[in-house]
Amino acid sequence: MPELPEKPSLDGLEQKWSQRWERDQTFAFDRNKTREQIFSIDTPPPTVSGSLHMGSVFGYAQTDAIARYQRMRGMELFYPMGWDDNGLPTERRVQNFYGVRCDPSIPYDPDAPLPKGDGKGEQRPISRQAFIELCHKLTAEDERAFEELWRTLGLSVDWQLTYATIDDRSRLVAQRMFLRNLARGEAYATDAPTLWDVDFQSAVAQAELEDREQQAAYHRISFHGPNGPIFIETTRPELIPSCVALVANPDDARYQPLFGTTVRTPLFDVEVPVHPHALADPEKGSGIAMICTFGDTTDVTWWRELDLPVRTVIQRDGRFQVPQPDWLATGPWEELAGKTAKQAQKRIVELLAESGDLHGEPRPITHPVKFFEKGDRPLEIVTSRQWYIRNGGRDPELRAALLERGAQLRWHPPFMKVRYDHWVGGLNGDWLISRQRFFGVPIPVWYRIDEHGTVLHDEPLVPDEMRLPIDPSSDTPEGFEESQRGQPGGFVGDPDVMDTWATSSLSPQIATGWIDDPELFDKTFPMNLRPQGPEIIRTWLFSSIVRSHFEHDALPWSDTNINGWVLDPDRKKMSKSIGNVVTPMPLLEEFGADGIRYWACRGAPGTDTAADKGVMKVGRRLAIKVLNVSKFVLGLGAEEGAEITEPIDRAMLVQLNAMLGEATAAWEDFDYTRALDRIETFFWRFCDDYVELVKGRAYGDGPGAASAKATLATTLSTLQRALAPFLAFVAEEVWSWWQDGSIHRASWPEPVAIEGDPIVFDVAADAIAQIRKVKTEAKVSLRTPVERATITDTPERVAALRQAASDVREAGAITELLVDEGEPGVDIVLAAPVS
RNA sequence: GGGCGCUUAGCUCAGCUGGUCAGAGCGCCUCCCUUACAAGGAGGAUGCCGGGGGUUCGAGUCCCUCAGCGCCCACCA
Repeated sequence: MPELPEKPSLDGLEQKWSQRWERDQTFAFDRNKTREQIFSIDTPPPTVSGSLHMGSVFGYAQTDAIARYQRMRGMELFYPMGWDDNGLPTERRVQNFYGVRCDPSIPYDPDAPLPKGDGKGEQRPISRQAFIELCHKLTAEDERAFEELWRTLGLSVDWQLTYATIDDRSRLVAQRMFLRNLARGEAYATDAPTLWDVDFQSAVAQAELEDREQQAAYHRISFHGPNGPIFIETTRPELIPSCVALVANPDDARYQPLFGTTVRTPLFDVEVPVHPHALADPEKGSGIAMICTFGDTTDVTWWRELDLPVRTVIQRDGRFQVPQPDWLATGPWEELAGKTAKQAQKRIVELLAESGDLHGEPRPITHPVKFFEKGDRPLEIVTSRQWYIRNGGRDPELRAALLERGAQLRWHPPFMKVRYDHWVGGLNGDWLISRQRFFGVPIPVWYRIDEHGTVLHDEPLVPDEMRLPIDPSSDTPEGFEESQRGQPGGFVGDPDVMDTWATSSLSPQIATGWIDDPELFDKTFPMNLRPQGPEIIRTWLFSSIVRSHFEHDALPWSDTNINGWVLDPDRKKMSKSIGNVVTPMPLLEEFGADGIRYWACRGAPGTDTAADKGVMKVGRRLAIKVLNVSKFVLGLGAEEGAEITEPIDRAMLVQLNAMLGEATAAWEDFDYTRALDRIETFFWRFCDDYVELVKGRAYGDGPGAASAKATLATTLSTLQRALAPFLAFVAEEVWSWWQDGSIHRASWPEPVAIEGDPIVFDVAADAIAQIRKVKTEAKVSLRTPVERATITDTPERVAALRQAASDVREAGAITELLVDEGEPGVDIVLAAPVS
């Protein structure tokens, strides 16, 4: 007889078992297993910037359920955890947390005291090195807090297998892969107009853009043609100094006479040509537009295709340059110099009104404007030298190959693939990976400086692969001395870092030891599963496929599971700005990890799910029921081994087999939601009906007792294991009462070898339900004896019920049970109430 | 402007290939201290399955269309 607790409880199970799992290394990866035995998961490295929210908990709990199922069905799990501590979110958090900002011109002083963490007031400038040290310090603290939360939630990752996207291995992999891409021509640098955030002062990539609806106004402005004014409508009159041409549709009869002629800009009187171009929309504004360098991405297209000059006036800080541009011989430049775009617009509109070139009142509109997704001001476009990786945006063959990769991937749910197809199909340029920031993986190249002091960007100096990772701002290229840095005839390091996606797109290679552990890599790559959120299909998922396609000519994983969005209880999207974000820790404390895991696993892949406490409560109750029924069944002396003789016991096991078949099939399709539904429903039927029906027989020492005990034991064992991927803690607890070893290393239940008529259980359950109903309606205790119960039903059901008559009689406290064929019905005569 | 998803009892959701598919849980109402569980248990009420058209002998289930919500995308004149 196993030792059972007097009063089982969920309290403390998280701590108890997470410590035990750590002590026993229950989830340690065994690298001696063969490739076929290993299931590898490309865990999303959460952004280490602040706190985890319910959306993270949601996705990670689902993945963990999948991991635990795979482990039980015999797979060895390669289940690492990464931290994405690289990049802008960390920089921003450090700035706010410590009240500092990075100023690379300040020399590093290793003895300088660390700033206090109040983050109030003016941001104090510190050196780049000191800034990076603070990034490491802060992320280390966050990572500890994150790990604590994940352990409480019960993620069965192998905590030996952690990585961070800024650590040595990640930098090594990112730089090595970059150099491979460079050598094969997949990475290149070029001077080009680039979307630019004036606050962060960094280029941003297409994948980091978002459109925001903004208030603006059409200003009707006259250009001066030889035969009178030409009216254009623009939302950005301040860019008139940048105007390089006008453009109209080639079919637009109104403007055809102007093509090939020139007009003069208002205020500055600069001569600009008028060109036809198909992209000009006759319906928009006045049908003729000014091309500026650069007001928007259409300007870039026109500029490139019409071969126009560059006349930039907005600097990288978003302000108009101070020196008067040489193409502006006349005009009120001093009125605009040094102003922000917004200030300049205000002034130039006044000037246009004074000169008579503004016609009518500005007409307010709202229109979409491109922003950096983490930025606060509209993006400008500046020309700068940047690094790119080819992604099919400018190459139809590569694009087709990457679309084919997407088709090879198994998507859960399948409809998410459409997002990938649309994104890849709609790319309009290569992937910009360089960032003018500090806390990231440096671009690992240098440039020669010729004897005149000119930097030779076209011939980057690359390090030997064996030297990686390097930092070109402190490491020296082969054949040079550090003293030659920045000198004529010397060298200079590339100042940029890679975008964080350029590193995290390599999470499969980082996690599996692509460079430093080839044996592990062979066994774990390509990986089995990439779980992630839908919003980063265009970034993380796509860029991972790009990198793997180039280097390995393969997908990085066979399957991807895209989780849904977590909505607040009112079905609104949770967001920090609305202030309706629910934090996980209080909920974990209120409902237990199993309650939260249950809630998460009720959310189907790709389906938005409300953070509903009601569902978490149901999960908690389920966990409590597992405790109680396990205690009771084991207390009855449940024991496997005896022959299953009773028809109702056989019926129970036949139904158990059927449920198990459905649940297992669902699991094999990553459909954890359906698996949970089937298992949970069956579990309650087992508790409410089967246990009630047979407990009397099991208590006794009659001939059927052993059969009941064996059936109870088999079913309990099966259900405990079937629930273990979801209710990881309580399943482990009840398993420990009567079994050796962790339930999470036990085998996924197999169907029992048994035959029988499943109806026997159904009719018996129906019969006691009827009897319970009569008693409840008579408002008497369920213990009230039944003097006589007459049950009539179809011949088939009557025959089945007769096989379970003794259990029904005992469970219903029935003195005389009559079963006959006839119209389905019951007639119950209750015993006189005991007064 | 385009795409994808969702819309089923007050709430959260199942309903997979059209024919016991009108369901579950929560909440609500009634009852029961039954020696596994009162942080229980038993029973009950509740829905023109978003609107409108089709297809079919038959439609939450397929087609068209409209509406609302969410997400993703879109060249900002």
